[in-house]
Amino acid sequence: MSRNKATVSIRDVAAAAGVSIATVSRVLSPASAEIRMRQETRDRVVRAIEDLGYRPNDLARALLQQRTSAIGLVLPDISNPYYPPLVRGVEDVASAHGYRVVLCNTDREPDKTAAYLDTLVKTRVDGVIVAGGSLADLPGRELVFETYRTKLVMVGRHGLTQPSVQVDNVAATRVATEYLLGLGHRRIAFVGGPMDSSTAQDRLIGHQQALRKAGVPDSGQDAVRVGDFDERSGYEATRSLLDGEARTAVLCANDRMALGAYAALADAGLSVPGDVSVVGFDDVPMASFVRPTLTTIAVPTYEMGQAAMRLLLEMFNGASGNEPVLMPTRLVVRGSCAPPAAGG
Amino acid sequence: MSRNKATVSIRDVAAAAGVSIATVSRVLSPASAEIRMRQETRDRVVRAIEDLGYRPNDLARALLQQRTSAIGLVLPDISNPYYPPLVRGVEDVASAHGYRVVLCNTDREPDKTAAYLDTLVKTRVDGVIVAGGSLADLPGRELVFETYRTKLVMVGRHGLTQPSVQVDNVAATRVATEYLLGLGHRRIAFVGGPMDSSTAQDRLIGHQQALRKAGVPDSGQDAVRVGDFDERSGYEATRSLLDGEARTAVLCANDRMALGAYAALADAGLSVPGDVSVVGFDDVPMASFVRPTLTTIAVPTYEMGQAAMRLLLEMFNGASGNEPVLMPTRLVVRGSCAPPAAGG
DNA sequence: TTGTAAGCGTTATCAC
DNA sequence: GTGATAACGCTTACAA
Repeated sequence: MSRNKATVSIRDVAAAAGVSIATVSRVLSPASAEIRMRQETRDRVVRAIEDLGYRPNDLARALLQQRTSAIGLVLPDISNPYYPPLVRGVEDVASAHGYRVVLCNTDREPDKTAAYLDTLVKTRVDGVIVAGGSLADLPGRELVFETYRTKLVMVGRHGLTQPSVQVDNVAATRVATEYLLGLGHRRIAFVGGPMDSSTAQDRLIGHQQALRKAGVPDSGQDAVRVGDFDERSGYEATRSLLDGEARTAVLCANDRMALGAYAALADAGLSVPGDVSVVGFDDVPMASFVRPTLTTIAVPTYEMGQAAMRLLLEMFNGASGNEPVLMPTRLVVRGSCAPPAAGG
Repeated sequence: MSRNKATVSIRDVAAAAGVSIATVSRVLSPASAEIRMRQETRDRVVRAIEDLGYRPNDLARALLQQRTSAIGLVLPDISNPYYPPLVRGVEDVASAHGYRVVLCNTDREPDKTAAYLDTLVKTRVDGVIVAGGSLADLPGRELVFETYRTKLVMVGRHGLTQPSVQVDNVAATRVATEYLLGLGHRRIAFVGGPMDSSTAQDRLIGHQQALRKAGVPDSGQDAVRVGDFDERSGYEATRSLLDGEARTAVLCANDRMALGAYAALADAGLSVPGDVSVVGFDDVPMASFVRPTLTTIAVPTYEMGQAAMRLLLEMFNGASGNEPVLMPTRLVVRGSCAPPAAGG
């Protein structure tokens, strides 16, 4: 180990092995095996590397090669149970291909979002995946991304010119609503998400389309509540619905709110699905562990994360990414729905 | 913009503003305000920066300054609901201090762990926070960390020589068990975690200490089941308990398993807390939204994340980190416990 | 007040 | 088969 230097670098290895730094670099090169060099030299170098505990500096390598093998993953809040599987999907594919992921929680705040995006381009990540978030949280970043050749993939939105991985939310709630209609429900409430979320918008649209198509009068705003995707808001939305006209079913824009609805109904002395049927959205792990088990729309979150990262990898290889990747949803029928009680 | 260069660099800005790169660097310097320079020069530079959409390359800066402002966060699996708040705690403090966090999910696999740790030192992160994980997943990394001055903080373990943030798991389950004993329970089952987890070990120890202290015969291995911290294992452990001697209460080593226990008890036609009392551990958000609400031991996960990152920051400033940070737990009494039924 | 140049730790292009 | 050396994009003495 050298005396006055902070850490051990390729120079120290070269000195220890009695070779030049170029030779050390060759041993470390990915194409190392194909490079012809004397076996004894190679051994000396390997030996020195191990003795010194040398680890090549990826910063220097990145600076030279103009690629960092890092990507940014920007999302509203990892504490929302919807995101962890998505994050795993991204990370599993990323690490399998030698990329590391920098996590950025924005809380949907424009300031935080802007700050994170700035950090990401300054650290020259090769790409960024943006999941969730409202429609307008990328204030004029396109130019900078362009300048620094930072590839961008969006997850869970649509109508954008960006490469993206999407879910057909409209079709999903249409199917769920048709299922409830098929059971005989006519007075169906909807607990939606914040209206600045395109996901929330689409889920409401699908619901309303199904009602319209079936000729069931949309009972207007009284049947719709806006939550913010967490348990508490689902609880409160459901309580407030209980004060209005009687409903025999409630369709929630995500599972967390559906679980809140469970609690509100239990507290009101109503049984699920005896008095009220409940449908969720996402199929989080808890959905199969609550009682009654929750009928819900499964979103392949993990696979979406994988798809997003794969799309990014393709773009690194020159693909345009212009073709949006569309992921399927699936109605998972469990125990929280039944035909409406007679006279309901 | 230059012709043959990939992106815009400090040189392009200097050229556009008609100054040297040193001058541009000064404008960008953190101490920029204190640096005396002609206002007109400064304006020209700022102007050029904006025109070109220039973002300084943090790789180059890091290489020179020998610090990356990045840290690694290593944990078993972000999909485990225990971790997201911890991650937020880490990230919120990190980003407030200009650090970014690289997420590493190890699944407790030694290979993945080793690979991630290697990547982290190669990218020269300033520090690493390791949460969860079994006792032996840092095979001889100390040396390399030492070599590259990578600071290390452990979360949720003890008995280590490393700087750490800890919870007194032993005391926590002792308190919980004493609570059940106080309600009159004598036949208490324990659903624990994997025995290679020190956390799981400690939680069992606290439970047994309380039983011993109260002179309640430890009913032996028949009263103890080993799960792996997820809902399914809690479900199965509880089912298997139901086949043995009757129990009036079950203490679970985390909330997810407690929720699994809820499902198993419901499926067996047993009511909570009428027939069986249940206690969890962690106080995840769902704990207050299941019915009955779950009595549990609250772990300040978010605060632990904050504390871990703060400890790391102190170590960057020269602190030894030798004093372990101990975080308090708290029994949160909700609706899942009652005195044992007469004759239970 | 501003410019020149060395150097951070690599890889890649030439020589030898 | 191996060694100099010029980049990569920046910061920071030291000169001017």
